[in-house]
Amino acid sequence: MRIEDEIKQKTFKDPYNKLVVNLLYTHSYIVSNQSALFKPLGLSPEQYNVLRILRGQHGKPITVSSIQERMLNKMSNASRLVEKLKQKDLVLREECPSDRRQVDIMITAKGLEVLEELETAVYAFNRNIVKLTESETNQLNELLDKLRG
Amino acid sequence: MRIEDEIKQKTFKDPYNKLVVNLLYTHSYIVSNQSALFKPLGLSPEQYNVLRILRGQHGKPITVSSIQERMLNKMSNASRLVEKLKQKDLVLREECPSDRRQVDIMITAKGLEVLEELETAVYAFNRNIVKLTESETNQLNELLDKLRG
DNA sequence: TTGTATTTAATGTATATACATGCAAATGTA
DNA sequence: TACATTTGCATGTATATACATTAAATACAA
Repeated sequence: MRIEDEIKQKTFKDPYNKLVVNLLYTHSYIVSNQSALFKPLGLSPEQYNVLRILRGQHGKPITVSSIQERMLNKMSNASRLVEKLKQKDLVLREECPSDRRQVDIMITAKGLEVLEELETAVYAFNRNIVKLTESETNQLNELLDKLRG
Repeated sequence: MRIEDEIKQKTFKDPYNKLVVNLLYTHSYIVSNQSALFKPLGLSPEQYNVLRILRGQHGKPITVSSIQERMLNKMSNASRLVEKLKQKDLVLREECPSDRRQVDIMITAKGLEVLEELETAVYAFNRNIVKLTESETNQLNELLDKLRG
């Protein structure tokens, strides 16, 4: 459905302005559907994302600031997200020996389990929420990459 | 820059999963840059959006629930947003005569002023944040519309 | 070395959001 | 009419987020 009809706005200043609105709206479409997915396991989407970052380390610890850099939402607070995950025993946190300012974070076995439990559902959700062919999806990925410059 | 490099993730399950991540990431790219724009005037992006919805009514009042329907972020609370705008004298709120459950909302002259003040900056921001040609931008708009089905 | 600046993470605080609940008005039904 | 249901909005509450500040460790320059 055209964004103009979705939000009942007849015209936009130009395609660029329309695009920003379209992106914000499409984001909302995705995240509002996502909530049903994450809620049962008591994780937020961004907590799930941090677990994925940690698993991608394959056992190698990573600092809080490196997690922050890789997070999808740059504004959210890696330190507090890690604290939430630690409370659920999904991550370990220990002082970095080479630099005592830093804190090494690692995913636990339980964290890996929760991640796997969620992952199949997330994959299926992502597949279904996007009503595009594979070729269109590839095209969209390329345009988004280019958009950010 | 490729999303893989931005978040240092080598591969994705499939293009659809990559796309959802790419959308979340691109959203964050936009909104984190947006904050500098809105902060000086003490409005949030969603408050700005509500003012635009109200102006689009051309004097015709609109109810809180109709505002909610048109908002970009379906999860946020129109009632509280309107209250914030009212505190700044940017909107009027009065009981709907035909149905006393409903509340008619209208933008004030001051609201229109603030909107115009912001708008030029928002247009320029949107134009600059999107590093695409006009033709690519149109293409991206179409793909996003199709994505949502 | 000493003092200053920078980096890293945690925390304080105000606001925003998600979600549930409450309440009043309207609607539907017997 | 009486009474249950639905609708529209406001609000309570817990959590999340944005942004600033703090505290500790390190780097760096005089």
